[in-house]
Amino acid sequence: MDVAALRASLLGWFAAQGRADLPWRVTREDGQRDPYRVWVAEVLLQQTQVVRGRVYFERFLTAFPTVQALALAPQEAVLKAWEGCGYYARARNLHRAAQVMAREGVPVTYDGWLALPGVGPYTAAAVSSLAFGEGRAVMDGNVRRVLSRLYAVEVPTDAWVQGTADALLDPARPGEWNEAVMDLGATVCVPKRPLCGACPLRAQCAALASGEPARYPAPKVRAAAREVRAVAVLAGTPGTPYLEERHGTLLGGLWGLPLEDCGDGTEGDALARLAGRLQVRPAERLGVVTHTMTHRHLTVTLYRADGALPGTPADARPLSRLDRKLLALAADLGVQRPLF
DNA sequence: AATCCGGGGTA
DNA sequence: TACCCAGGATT
Repeated sequence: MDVAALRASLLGWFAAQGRADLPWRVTREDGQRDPYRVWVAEVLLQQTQVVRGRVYFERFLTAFPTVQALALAPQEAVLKAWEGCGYYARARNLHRAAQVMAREGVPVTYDGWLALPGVGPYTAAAVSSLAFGEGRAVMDGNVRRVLSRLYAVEVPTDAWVQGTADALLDPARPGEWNEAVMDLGATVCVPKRPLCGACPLRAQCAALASGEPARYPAPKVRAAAREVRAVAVLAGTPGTPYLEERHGTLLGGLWGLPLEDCGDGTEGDALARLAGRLQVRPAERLGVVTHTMTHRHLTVTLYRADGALPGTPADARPLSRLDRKLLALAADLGVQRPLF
């Protein structure tokens, strides 16, 4: 494989067909990119598609324009800006890392970025190459797919992808090269029905030569989603319900209606446990909400409850989509106020 | 090396 | 429905 020709082909395509309008690609007056913007974008785009990340990027940068502003904000405000985007550990780690940077300064190397919470090999390579010109090759889903096809490797291991990406990286233009590979994967070398006729690497692609480029890479096997039944209670009104802060790894840091997993038991038992914990009296059954996450399928039955619990304006707290659905269900039913 | 962690887009 | 998305932390 002629690496020089490969680089010229892809970088030429990138200059003409790359996604130049993305808001995190703007440069400052000195021609460099703001590392803060690059970092926020890279974290936001972890397992999140560009079209959706864009909206959250604008929202987040408006709320926290600088690393100092982010470091000084309450965590709840950071999660509020992240509300609905998912994988909330990203927001919590972003906040922690900003506080480290406010204290110790912004890293300027791959190793320095890698030491921050929520920054792994991908993000450290992206920030150090895009904002600081360091010769680090990124490995993400796009890179994996493009290289798997280019060399017709059906089951590319992490080590193989990283080694191949390192070898192909243009040391003179590492940031451009990384973005070029990712743009190709996102717009041409897409998972299904790749647009091989528009690909600058078609003459050198082993997967295209095989006749079935979409066969590469082989799909990853994923665990089936678990079925989970739970009950939730609404004390107060849909606009000003009693809310709890969630702890733990699932939706941690967000707020929501009190929730109890049914486990292997009955819904009634779970409701009784929940009512006992909250010291409320269960009232009418309001309905059922289903919510699917990557790894579980939730079926939540919502009950109204009477009791002396303080209400919180729902819009003031960061809530998950699940809790938005539960509150929307109650609002649609016209639940106004407790009866007593 | 597996599993967990959200939510939505797309065929 | 199945598979994917500018991955990282934990076990």
